[in-house]
Amino acid sequence: MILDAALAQASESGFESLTIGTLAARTGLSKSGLFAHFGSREELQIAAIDRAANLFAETVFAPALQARRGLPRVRAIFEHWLQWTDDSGLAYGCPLHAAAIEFDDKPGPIREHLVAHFDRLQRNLERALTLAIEEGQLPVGTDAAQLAFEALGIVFAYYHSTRLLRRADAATRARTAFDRLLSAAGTAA
Amino acid sequence: MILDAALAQASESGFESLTIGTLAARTGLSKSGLFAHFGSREELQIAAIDRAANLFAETVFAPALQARRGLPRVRAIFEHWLQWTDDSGLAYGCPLHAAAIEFDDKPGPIREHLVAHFDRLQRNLERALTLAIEEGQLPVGTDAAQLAFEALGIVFAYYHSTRLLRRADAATRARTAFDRLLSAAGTAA
DNA sequence: TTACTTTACGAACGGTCGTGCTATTTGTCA
DNA sequence: TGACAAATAGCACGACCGTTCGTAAAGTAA
Repeated sequence: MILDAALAQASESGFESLTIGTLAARTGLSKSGLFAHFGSREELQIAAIDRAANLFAETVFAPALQARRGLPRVRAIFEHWLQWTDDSGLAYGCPLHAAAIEFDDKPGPIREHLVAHFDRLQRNLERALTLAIEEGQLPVGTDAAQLAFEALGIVFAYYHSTRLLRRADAATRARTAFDRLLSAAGTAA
Repeated sequence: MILDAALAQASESGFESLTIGTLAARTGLSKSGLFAHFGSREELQIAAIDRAANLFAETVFAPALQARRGLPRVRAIFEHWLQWTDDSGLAYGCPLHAAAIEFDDKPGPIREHLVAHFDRLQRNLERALTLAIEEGQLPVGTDAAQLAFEALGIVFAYYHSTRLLRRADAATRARTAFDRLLSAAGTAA
C-alpha cells in the first residue's frame, strides 16, 4: 500500500517529491511510522523504483509472451509500452523515465537500480527482435541493438508529445514511427 | 552571471535543485541579495528557462543557417543538437529536457514557457524539412511533422544512452538512426 | 495469561526552504 | 559634494526536510 502511494506520488511530481512527509500524509501514517518501514529516504526511493520496474515487466513484457514469437510479440511489447502507465494506474507519466533524468548524474544506488532496469529493458527488447530475425521476419544481420535504441526514442518522443505538449496525435505518430522502423529494417540489405 | 550559474545548476541537478540558497552559494551572493533580482523563485526559474531556450536557438539553429538550405541544413541542425550542451558548457545534460519532465504535469508559467520552447523547436525543424522538400531532396508529400517527431525521439534516446547508460556508442547510434530516417523518407512513395 | 516482536505514534533535533523586513553599501547624475 | 537610485547584506519568520528517540498499541506464540 505504501509503495503504491509512493509510485503515484512519483508519477505525479517526480522522485524529488517523494518525501517522507508527503508520503506519510498520502498514506495516513505518521512520518515516523512510515519511516520505520524503510530506515532512510533513499531506501524508500529504491524500493519504489524496484516496484516500478517490476510493475513495468509485468505490464509490458509478461503479457507480450502470449503473442507469437517474432514480430507479433515485438509489436505487442511496443503497444503495451505505450500504454503501460495508464494500465498501471500511473496517470501522470512514467516514474522510471522521470527518475532516469533526475538521477543520471547522481552516482549512488538509486542510479544503479535505474541503469539495471533500462539495461534489462534493452536486453528484453533485443531478445524479442532477435527471435524475429530467427523466424525470418527480419533480415539476417539486422542490428537488434540499434532497433531497440530507436524504439526507445520513439517511446520517449511519445511521452514528451502526450504529456508536455498534450498532442492528441502522439500515439498515432509513435505507431507510424514504429511501423516505419520495422518496415525499413525488413527491407534493408 | 547569475543566470549562467543557474543553468549550470539546473544542468547538474535539475530545476528542482535550482533554489535560492544553492544559487546564492554558487554565485557568492547572499540569499536576499540574489532574491531581490527576481522577486520569487518561480521568476528565477522562468528566467533560467528563457535563457536556456535562447542559448539553444543560438547554438543549434543559428549556425545551421550557414549550411545550404535543404538536407545539409537539416543535418547541421541535428549535429549541433547532439552537441549543444557540450558546446554551451552545460556538461551535465540538457536543462530544458529535464525541466520538460519535471513540469509536464504542473500547470503554470514555467510549463508554458517550456511548451513554447518545444513548439518553436518543432516548428523550426519542420521548416528546415519543408525546405528540403521544396528543394526536391525529399519527396513531395513527406510528413515533415512526423519526421520532426522522430528526430526528437532520436535525440532523447541519445540523451538517455549517453547520460544514464554512459554508452560510448550513443552518438553513433543516433547518427545511424537519423541517416536511416532521412533515407527512408527519401525513398517513400 | 505472559513474554516478546512488530508496528505505529508524538515530540523534538538541526537544517534548508522561500520570503519579508530593515540596513548598508555601491553607483550615478546634478 | 550631495541627493538619490540600485544593488547587496543581515536577520528573522514559519514551513517542511530527514532523522532519532522514547513510548504505546497490536499481534503472536508459549
